[in-house]
Amino acid sequence: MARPPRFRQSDVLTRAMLVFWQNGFAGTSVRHLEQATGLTASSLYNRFDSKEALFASVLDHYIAKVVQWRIDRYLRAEDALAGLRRFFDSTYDYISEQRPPMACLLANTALEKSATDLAVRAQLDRGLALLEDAFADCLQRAAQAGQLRADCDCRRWARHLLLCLQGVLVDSTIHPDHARLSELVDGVMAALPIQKH
Amino acid sequence: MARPPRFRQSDVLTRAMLVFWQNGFAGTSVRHLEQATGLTASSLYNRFDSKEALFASVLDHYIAKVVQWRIDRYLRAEDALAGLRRFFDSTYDYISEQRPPMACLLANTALEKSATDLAVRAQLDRGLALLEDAFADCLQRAAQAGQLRADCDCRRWARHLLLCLQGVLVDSTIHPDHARLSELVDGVMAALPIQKH
DNA sequence: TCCATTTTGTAACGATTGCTACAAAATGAA
DNA sequence: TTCATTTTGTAGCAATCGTTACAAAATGGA
Repeated sequence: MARPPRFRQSDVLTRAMLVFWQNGFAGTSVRHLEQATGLTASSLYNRFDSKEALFASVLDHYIAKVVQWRIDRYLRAEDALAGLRRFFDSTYDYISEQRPPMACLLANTALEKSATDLAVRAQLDRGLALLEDAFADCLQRAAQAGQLRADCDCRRWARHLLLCLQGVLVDSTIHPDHARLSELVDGVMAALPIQKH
Repeated sequence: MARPPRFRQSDVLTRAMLVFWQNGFAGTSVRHLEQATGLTASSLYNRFDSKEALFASVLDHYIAKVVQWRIDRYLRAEDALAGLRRFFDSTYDYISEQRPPMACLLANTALEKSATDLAVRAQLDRGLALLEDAFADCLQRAAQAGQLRADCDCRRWARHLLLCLQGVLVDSTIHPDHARLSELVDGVMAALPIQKH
């Protein structure tokens, strides 16, 4: 019926995602996206309407792939608290001394773009709600397993953890140091209403 | 001896600061800076060598004025914990529903630029160290006043508070809601090792 | 007054920005 | 084969980017 595209949409989004993730929206040029995706500008504009629209698709892609993958990988572990701890520790994989730190596309976008762009803010809200729910589930399971106090308000602590996560991302970008991160996460975990035995 | 400048350097830095604060480094053009400062590009380039150098001066200005002012205003109060609480609450003045949210120039810059630019990262480090020390002093006074447990590790809790502050800034940018912020700060304060009576 | 010095305004530089017009290429249906 | 349809590559659009050359303007010292 029509000429087939040379690339899968998912691959294009992944490659564009990495560029936006490292350089931000304003810091990323269409030329840069061409190089990263291997597509020409005309192909990009054929599939996505604008740089802005591509970014919106990239944000959805990030939530569906990166955020959801990290939730499934860490926050569904049998030992809920251990999984939570590993979730926080694993942020170092994204913010290491080697690569340019890629804290989190949601947090980056929040501080760069959400001020004016309400559609973007709604997307970020959705991504963070996913995380908040996963945290709440995780804490609920920890409470039922006797790791946390039974009267623990999981929803409020989930929001607190979300806050701490975003703080960890900013702090670790300035101090990409594994030992420092580990100590910070110690503090976050210690603040939880642990059940004393 | 020479023609006098029409503007005070401090005023120029303050006006440029507001622009960078709202739009980020990449999102701010020299034309935009001309309009905000009332200077022409030639005057700006006469005093500062480049957009990058101007931004570096703006970062120092932000630390000296905004950060230091907030420390002096809130973290030196007689009732240390109450001052700390008001410090966190006051972040809402910068992230309200009315204006475009201006979370914090340090946090914004961390996620936008510190990845590659090591000189900028050093400046941010200095700014955050100022805050961390102020938090530590504040907690120390709270401990001596019997508000916190005597064995409280003030330095580590100061780092934790710094983390929470950065988290509050990101979260409140996405959710510029006073009630939500207030609840989050409740959580942050409740996590501190309060002295039970 | 003339000079040395710095700031200012005008005008523009080459490069890059996001984006698009247009035709060739590649498919399945007829 | 012919056609309708979509993707691709080439080339380039107007606008804006950070930056600069240059001369006029404004001062204090000589």
